[in-house]
Formats: sequence, structure tokens, C-alpha cells
Amino acid sequence: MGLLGNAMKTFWKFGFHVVSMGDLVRETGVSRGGIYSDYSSKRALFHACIDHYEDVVIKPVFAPVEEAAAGVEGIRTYLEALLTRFDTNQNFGRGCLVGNTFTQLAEGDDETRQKILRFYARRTCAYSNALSYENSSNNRLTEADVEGLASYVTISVQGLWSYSRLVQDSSVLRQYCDMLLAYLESHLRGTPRSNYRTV
Amino acid sequence: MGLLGNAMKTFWKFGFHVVSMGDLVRETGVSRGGIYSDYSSKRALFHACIDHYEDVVIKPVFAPVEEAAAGVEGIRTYLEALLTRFDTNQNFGRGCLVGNTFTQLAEGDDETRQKILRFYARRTCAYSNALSYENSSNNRLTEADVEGLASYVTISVQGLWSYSRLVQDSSVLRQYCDMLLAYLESHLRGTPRSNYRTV
DNA sequence: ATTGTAGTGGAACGATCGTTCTAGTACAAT
DNA sequence: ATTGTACTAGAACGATCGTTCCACTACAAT
Repeated sequence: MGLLGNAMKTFWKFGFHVVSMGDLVRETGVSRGGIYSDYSSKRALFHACIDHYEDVVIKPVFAPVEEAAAGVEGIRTYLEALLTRFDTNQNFGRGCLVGNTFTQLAEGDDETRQKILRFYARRTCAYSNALSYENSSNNRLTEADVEGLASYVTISVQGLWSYSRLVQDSSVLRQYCDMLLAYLESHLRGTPRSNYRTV
Repeated sequence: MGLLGNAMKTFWKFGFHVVSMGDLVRETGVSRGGIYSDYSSKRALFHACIDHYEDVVIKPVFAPVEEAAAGVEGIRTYLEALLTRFDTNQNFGRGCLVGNTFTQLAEGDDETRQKILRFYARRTCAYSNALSYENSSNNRLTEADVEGLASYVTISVQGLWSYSRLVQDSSVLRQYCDMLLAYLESHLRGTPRSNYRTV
């Protein structure tokens, strides 16, 4: 699996501050010298792991949302893939590497913070595009409404990933996804309701 | 403010592993000997901080949800209080101490994990009671539906707290709360919709 | 056969960690 | 005045941290 992959897994599971270089040597099978010849520091390796995580974990599973004609179905496909990962893969109980990271950010670590902000901006932008496509068929919502819904999805999925680190039973996560998707559909193609329009 | 209060603030802001005993001595104004005469270890102090957090931070602000006739209004009051904290107090950018903690749990730290699970069980139970009261007026939802909604709120609020640690602008958090509350109301007293009932 | 490259296991560095200990101070109770 | 209690500042402990360095091995290119 390689240095980056194994280091990523280890950081993902335990968090940056808990993982020591000794742990990384053991988990990656690469010697200290080997690690430092490729990365200047533990922090640099960690940043590379975040990029690697974006590439090999997030990008594939998130791709359906970023398709041109994604719509709510694209988001559904994404969430289904997440749920499958939660209870089949060994990814269960880890949450999201990026989501975990910003709860343990050291003050002043602006480089990491910026990296994380870009991560979420990309997610929210993709949701916005997907929902905008869905909305284009009947234009029930304004552009501002679509943006609000996109942020809503971002924060909700943050809760989902986060909570997945705690619970042992994925059925509550599945139910959450179903309800979230029903919510999106009710706004975009369900019967009009007066409640939300006042927001 | 005292040892516990200042230690809690420090752990809350930076996380257990980042905070050193030296930090705690500086932030609390209590000497090393003083701390160890009251708490047997850094971990024991941290556990006491979690309990203190539950008592002085969560309990007051969450009280409206735990009232007998809370309903959706109780949840709204709670969320409003959260939002006020987010952009007036110095609590901004910290997220939730408990929510932060379980993203950095060391493997095998079952004592802390159990503490956190009890925390979330209490929250979910309160939401369930509040929503059940709201539902009792017309019984639109089954008890299982109410349980599902309660879990939905727990996970959503987890996302809210979590995201509040990252963003600088509270308006997106406010919008999220408004949408979440509108969602609850639409299920409990809005016009019936067919979408969710298939869940 | 020789050289260069890449990586190894592990010693060693200074720094910092959590924890313990000591000596000294402030003050209330006797 | 004496004792006891509670606390302080800070030295000191062994352990571990991130990082550097070194001697050695494997192997491809010349």
C-alpha cells in the first residue's frame, strides 16, 4: 500500500498528535531515514496524507456529486457509498480524516486550517452545483436558497461522518441519510411548503 | 474561575493531547503540586473537566429541551442560545468539548468513550421527549418516527457544533438552525408530505 | 569489479512530556 | 508561639518525543 497510504490510515485512525514517528515506522514499514528522505517533517507528511486522502478516499466516492447532471441522485449515490464504507470496509469508526483534524487544530496552524477550509469549500460548491442542476428543471428555489441548501448538506454530512466515529450501529446513519435526502427532495421537487420560504 | 473552569477552557480550545501540564499550570494559575493534590493524573483532570462542561456549559443551555413541555420550541430556544454563544461569547471557534474529544480518542480508551456515549444518549433522549410532546397533540408520527427524528437532531447538532469550530461567519450556522427547525416543524405540524413516510 | 543510489535498523541528540518531590510560604486554629 | 494545612515555585525523574546521523545492505548502471 505504500508509505503515504499507511501513514494516512494511521493518522486517520488516531489523529496527528497521538501518532508518533515510531508508530509511523511500524505501521508503514519504512525506516525513519526513509520517511525523512521523502518528507521534511511529521507535519509535512501529514499534509501529504491529507492530499492523498482527498485523492484516493474522497474523490472516488464523491465523484457522483461532481458530475454535471448530478442532482439529488448524485448526492444519494455519494451517501450510499459512504454507508457501504461505514459497515463493510474497515473504515468504520474512523470518521473523516479532514473532519477529525480541525477539532484538534493547534492555534496558529493556519496552513492546515486553510487546507481544511478549501476542502469544505470544494464540497459545498459541488453540492451547490448538483442542487442547482436539480432546481433548473422547475426553478422552485432561488440561487440563494440553493446555496443555503448546499451549506445545509455540508454541515449535515459533517455530522454524519463525525457521528460515524462513535456509533456501532450503521442503521441510525442510514436513517439519517434517508431523511436528509427526503428533505432535499421536498425542497426541490416536492409539494411547496410555506415554512422554509420565510428563512 | 477556578482550576476546573480554566482547565476545561484550555482542553476545550486545544484538545487533550495538545495541552501539556505546563499549559495547565499557566492557564489555571495553580501549581503542579496543587493540581496533583486534587487530581491523580492529567487524564483524571480531563474527565473532571468533561463533567464540569456538562454541568456549567451544556446543562444551562440545554435545559429548555429537557423541560416537560419542550416541543420544537424548546429545541429552538436551545439552538438560539447556541448561536448567541457562537458570535457573542469567546466560545466561538471551539466547537463542543465532548464532540471534539471523540475525534481524537486513543484506541482502547473505553472509559472516555463510555462517558461520551452517555453524553449523546442523554441528548438524544431529551430530543425524543421534546418531539414526542410536540407529536402528542395530533399523533402524526409513530414513536419510531419520533426516535428517528431525535437521532436526526443529534447528528445535525453534532455537525453544527463541529462546523462552528471552522467557520468565521455565524450566518451560515444560523441558516442551518432555521432549516433544521423548519424540517422538524414540517414533520410534526406542517402539511403532510409523502416523501418521508416511505423511510 | 566498481560506483552510485536508496533504503535499512538503530544509536544518539536535545527537547519536552507527565509525574514526583522538596523546600519554603501564608495563614487559620489552637 | 506553635502546629497543621494548603499551597507555591521549581528542581528532578524517567520516558518519549521529533529529528539527525551513521554504518551497513541491496541492487542497478557503468
